[in-house]
Amino acid sequence: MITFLKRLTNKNTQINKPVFRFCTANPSNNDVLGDYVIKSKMSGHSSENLYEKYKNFYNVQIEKINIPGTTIVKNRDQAHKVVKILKSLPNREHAWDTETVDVDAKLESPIGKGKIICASAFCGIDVDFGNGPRLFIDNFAQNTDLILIFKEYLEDSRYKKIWHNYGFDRHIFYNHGINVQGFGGDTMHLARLADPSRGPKEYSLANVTKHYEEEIKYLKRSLIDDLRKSIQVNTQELQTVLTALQKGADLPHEIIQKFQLHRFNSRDEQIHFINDQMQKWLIKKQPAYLYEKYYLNTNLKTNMKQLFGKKKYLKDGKEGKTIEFPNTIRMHTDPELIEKWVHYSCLDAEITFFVFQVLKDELKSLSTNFEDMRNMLDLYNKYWKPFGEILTDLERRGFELNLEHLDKIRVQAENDMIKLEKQFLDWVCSTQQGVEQFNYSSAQQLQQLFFAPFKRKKRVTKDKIDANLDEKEKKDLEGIKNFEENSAIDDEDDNFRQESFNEQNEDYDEDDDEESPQKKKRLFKKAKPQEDDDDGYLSDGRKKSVRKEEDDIPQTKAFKVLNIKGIIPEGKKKPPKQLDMNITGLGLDVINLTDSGMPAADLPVLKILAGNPKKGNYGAIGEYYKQKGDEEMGKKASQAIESLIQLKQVETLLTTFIIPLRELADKDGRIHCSLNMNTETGRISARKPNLMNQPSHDKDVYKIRSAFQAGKGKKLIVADYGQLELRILAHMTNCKAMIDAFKMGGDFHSRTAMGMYPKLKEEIEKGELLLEWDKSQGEPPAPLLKDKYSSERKKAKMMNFSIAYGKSAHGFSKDWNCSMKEAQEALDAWFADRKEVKEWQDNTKKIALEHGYTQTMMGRYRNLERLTHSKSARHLVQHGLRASINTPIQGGAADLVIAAMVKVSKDPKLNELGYELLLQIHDELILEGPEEHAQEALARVIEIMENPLDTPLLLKMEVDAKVGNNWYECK
DNA sequence: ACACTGGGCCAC
DNA sequence: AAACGTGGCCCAGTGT
Repeated sequence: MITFLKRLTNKNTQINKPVFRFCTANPSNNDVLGDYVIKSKMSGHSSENLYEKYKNFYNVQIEKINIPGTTIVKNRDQAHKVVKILKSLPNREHAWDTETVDVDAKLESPIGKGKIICASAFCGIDVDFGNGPRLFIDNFAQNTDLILIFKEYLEDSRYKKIWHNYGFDRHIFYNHGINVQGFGGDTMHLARLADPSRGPKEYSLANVTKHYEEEIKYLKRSLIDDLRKSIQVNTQELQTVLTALQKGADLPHEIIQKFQLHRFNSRDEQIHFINDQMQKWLIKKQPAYLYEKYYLNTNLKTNMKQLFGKKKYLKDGKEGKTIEFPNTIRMHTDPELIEKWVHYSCLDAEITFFVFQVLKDELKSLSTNFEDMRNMLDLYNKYWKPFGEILTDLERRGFELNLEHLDKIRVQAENDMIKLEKQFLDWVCSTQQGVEQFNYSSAQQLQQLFFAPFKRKKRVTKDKIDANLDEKEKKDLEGIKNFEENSAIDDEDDNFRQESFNEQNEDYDEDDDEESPQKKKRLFKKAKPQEDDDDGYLSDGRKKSVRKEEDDIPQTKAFKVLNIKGIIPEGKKKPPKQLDMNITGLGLDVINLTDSGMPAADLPVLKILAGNPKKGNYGAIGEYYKQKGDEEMGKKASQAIESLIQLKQVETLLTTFIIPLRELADKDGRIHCSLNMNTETGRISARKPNLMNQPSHDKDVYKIRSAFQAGKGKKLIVADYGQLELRILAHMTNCKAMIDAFKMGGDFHSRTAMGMYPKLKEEIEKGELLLEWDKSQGEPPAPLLKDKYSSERKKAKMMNFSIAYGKSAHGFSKDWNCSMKEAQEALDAWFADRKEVKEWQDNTKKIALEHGYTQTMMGRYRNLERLTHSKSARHLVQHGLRASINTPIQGGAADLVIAAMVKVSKDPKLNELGYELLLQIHDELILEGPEEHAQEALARVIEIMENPLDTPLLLKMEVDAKVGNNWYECK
């Protein structure tokens, strides 16, 4: 428990903690900077409410600032004028963005926390808000809540607002009492739809902009040119303008517009002169002119780092690596920063506007013929756009938690840990001296204890390897590799590669047919500069490592531990904070290796070590001590490891589920996660906290799921699809055997087993074996398949689940501890009556290899070029091939559930009954609504989920749904 | 004190 | 080199 408590107080904070200054608080004073130096942690969990705190201050900088082409709303009058202009533009998209205070987006939800410090909007280069097309709205200090003047407009669905990461801004607006309506699109989602495979960090506004830089530049230029072309200027008008100018009169808008866009090429000196004069005069009048003059060629990237980042200085005066940012209040009030700040803020909205237009074109070029859709833009409008808004609804709604229950199980779990830790540590201490502070949470210490001494393979980061490659090597890697040499191991893969090689060299540039695969291939803009073999990223966005040289680990190794007893070593006066703890390894046979070549000490390994002490099986550790002639110690060790296994499980439940749930719940006890469309297959993911990986029924020993409850007087409906992905597979492959099996109903896995083993089929045909039996009809007249051949059924079930993931004979042989031949036979048996699946898989892989993409059921594309490109390393190609057959299934299921959610959320009957969606977990929907309408709503939910699409699939979608008071009950 | 990496584990 | 796909997150250890 000591180590556990120590860890709780030693959490990584990940918070930037800048010191900031605020300008004068008194409008009558001079704008002296630094009158107030406020030290603030700006932590997300800070109780300080800076927005409220400064509402009586006066930000002189906002009053002073004046930027050509940028309309800065500094007071109520200007706000009303701008609203009027916004409302005069109902037929175009309005791009919006906000900057915020009092919320740390990395750590916490913007729901109920965080305020707008300023907002910006952009509706096109031809819109003049008073001082140009860029719009910046102050909402801080003297202008606190100025944004409320825009409330009516923002809540009016006639005006379509577009965003980059809508959810965040929508929640922040809601914190001001503004419920934004008229969702016009989210460029983050558009970019994902266009190409979901660019890497986890490539969908920030800055990176999306960079990706489409050329297109955006072209678009901006052509917008200006179009305006110019539409305007003809004659000499008479020119004279009128000149005269008017000399008199200093205001000219009609139309006339001004003509002149500000016209280029007086080489008419004569006078015209040039007039034009110059006029431009000087017009500079404050014309949005597009201003836009062209000041912003057309500005840097497109909206990178915070470039604008505001400063390298932190170390104590010795050298530049450090970490980059610091001033906080938003500082940037909003500092005379040296505010211009850049306004520019940055406006650029976000502006670039969102342009990126949106470019992405619309991009999506139009990606075709599909699913349902009535023609391309990805249709798909976006029909499904992804409404779904994007639904996700923000779910985030806002949250899920009610039973906090008392969480507190109760937290105490239970902590007490269990104390007991289990003692049981384990007692044994560890009996193996050697001085290991009282052994940390069971440390994989390294466990490795050391059980397996040292051993040889490990040292990992080196990819960066370092790249740096070590000399130029020649790099060139070699970039060059075209020999096909034979680089081809895959499997014969089938060899065939694919050979074919793709041939086709790529034939007629590549000829085909202009829209539907031709060659055309499609070119639809993906090349992502990052192609690396030689790897994208270099882990699934969570972190840099990958690569194996390299070997390295020995000694039998005894030191680990640092806290000096809790305050021991003073010889020759020292003060107790050091840390001491060395030596762990001497037992030298057990290594059971499994980690990715980096270290001996693994994970659950399967520990289970092998422990055996099953309750049944008298003392596992590998028992065997180890037996050979040393100490059977008693073997028993103790086995029991200790058994405790360790439980201990680790309890620890996981406590630290990843119970404690974070409690801490992230809002003041009303509801938990709001963030739901993201950020996967390569089109599934969603959840964060802060991840509500999609809560322990399932059998692992949920503390009943964590029962803490997710319906509100007072309400019920939950939990509805999930049965074998959704297998049904999608059956549909997409048009596999007769699978479709029939699903049509017959009953236990699908038993049916699979029957198809795999002729012997079982025979018995069933003879009536000696039953596929299933309704127990209410009494005892079955013959044995059931799932009882008599449970191991066959188990195998069939495992294969059903893993084959869609692309699992190979090698994987099965490892899992089942059997020979490759046996595993291959099982695989062949599975495919025996499912030839269509095999054909489809082969064909899909072929397309992936040839053209570098795969498509989901709805026609969504996943770009696999990085993996299947001929330059890619073999293991990456194989990964790409598995992904190519998995994505249509997983992504197709995601498509279908999205369709179901869109239907559910706008269903008039469910709305009337008061039932609302709370959460989606891939194939499961959770709704909440009034108790009295539960059954009616249940039936309706099932009805919708079974028929989510306009055109039905080849087989029925089966839905299992339950009503209950909490998530645990609804199993 | 913070950022990053490796190991491990939860879900579908 | 890897052998089952898609995610998020917690902890320890180490480098800066």
